[in-house]
Amino acid sequence: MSKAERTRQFIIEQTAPVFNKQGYAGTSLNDLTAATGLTKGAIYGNFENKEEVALAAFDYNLELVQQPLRAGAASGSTVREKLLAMPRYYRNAYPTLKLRGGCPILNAAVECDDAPPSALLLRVQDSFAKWHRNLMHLIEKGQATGEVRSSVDASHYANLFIALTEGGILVSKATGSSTALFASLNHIEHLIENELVA
Amino acid sequence: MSKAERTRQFIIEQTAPVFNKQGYAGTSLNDLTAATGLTKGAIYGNFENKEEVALAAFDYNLELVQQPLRAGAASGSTVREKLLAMPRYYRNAYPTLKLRGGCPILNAAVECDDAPPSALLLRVQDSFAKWHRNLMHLIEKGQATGEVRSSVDASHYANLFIALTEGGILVSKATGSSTALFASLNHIEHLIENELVA
DNA sequence: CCTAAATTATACCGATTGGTATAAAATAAT
DNA sequence: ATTATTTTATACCAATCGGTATAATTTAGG
Repeated sequence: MSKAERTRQFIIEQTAPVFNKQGYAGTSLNDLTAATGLTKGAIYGNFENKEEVALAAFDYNLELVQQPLRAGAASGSTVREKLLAMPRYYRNAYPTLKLRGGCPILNAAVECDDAPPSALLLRVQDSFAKWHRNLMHLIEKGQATGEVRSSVDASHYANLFIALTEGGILVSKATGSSTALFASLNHIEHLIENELVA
Repeated sequence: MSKAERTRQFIIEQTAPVFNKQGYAGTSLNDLTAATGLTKGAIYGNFENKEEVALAAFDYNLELVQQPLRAGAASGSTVREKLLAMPRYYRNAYPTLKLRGGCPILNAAVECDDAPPSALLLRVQDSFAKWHRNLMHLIEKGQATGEVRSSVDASHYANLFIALTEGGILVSKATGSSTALFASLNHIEHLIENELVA
């Protein structure tokens, strides 16, 4: 790992929470030098421009959320357990997630959903699409094994789980109370136990 | 209504959608002059600074959403009808809401929930608190009249309705498809009909 | 250790930011 | 219609924006 590669990674890790809190357009080069202790020269020696740092920071922020989510789903043996891993993760990780500025998809979505199509918007759309697909396939897998009722609309429940999670994070971040998020997570678990599993 | 009062209102109406789409910090004075066709002199003759325009624009954007919501709730005679007015409004109004940049509370919340406390954050918190209180009181009123089961947790369902609505708007705006929002709205109606009303 | 190459720091660029002082113009009361 | 007042346009300000050229420094291979 060359010096530049280490510096590049260092810049990403140090600036990622700043981008997530202040927004990608709202974070200035001064913020980047302040967060890293480096100068513009060091940053522009490792990145083409500010947008490239922003995109790398988004990818990093996203991975920080998705990696434990994947691990949680993988740890479960039944579809029920794999589904329940998601609300459980958000319940446990919320304090940490909050410190890092909240859900990176949510933040980036609001920032670029009314702007001309951008690389960031593509990442947001891709993230939502994959999240939805993963949940849907998991539910359908449960239906194939008989663990989940065949009558349920997998896509519909995937949409509900995502909206409840993001809406809960939004309200909890803004109000300063985890109550709203926990209500959503409780309801997701309720739906899994009482409407999905046979 | 003096000339200045008319100009002030004109500035608010013309800039409100711009603020809602680009963000309150992300909207420049150039954007304001472009949206109004006026000059800086006219704007600063009617507002103290950019923040005062932004706050007035937020209030305006908020009223544009809340007024038809209040009207919808008032038009219903039963609590069930009053509750159902909310998802019905969002279903009908979404195309228009989308053109104006989406939910102003959602947008403002994401912009200022990681920044130092501001007048905008106070408005966001106040908006969520009032929304939650209105829904809760409506449900409790239904319980008092026997229209809603006394066993339900009014605050819990208020949280769910808000999270589902905001989460649905977020995903639909970002993906460009109303499917996610409509799934949330359908579920809200399902909860009202099957879990709230006796 | 020495040196060539890669990396980082410094100084600067034009453009844009929010804001202001003042001049021009439009309004409104007499 | 005249005039005092209010309202709007113009020209400018310092500060900051993203970005770059180049110099200083550090890294790494021989």
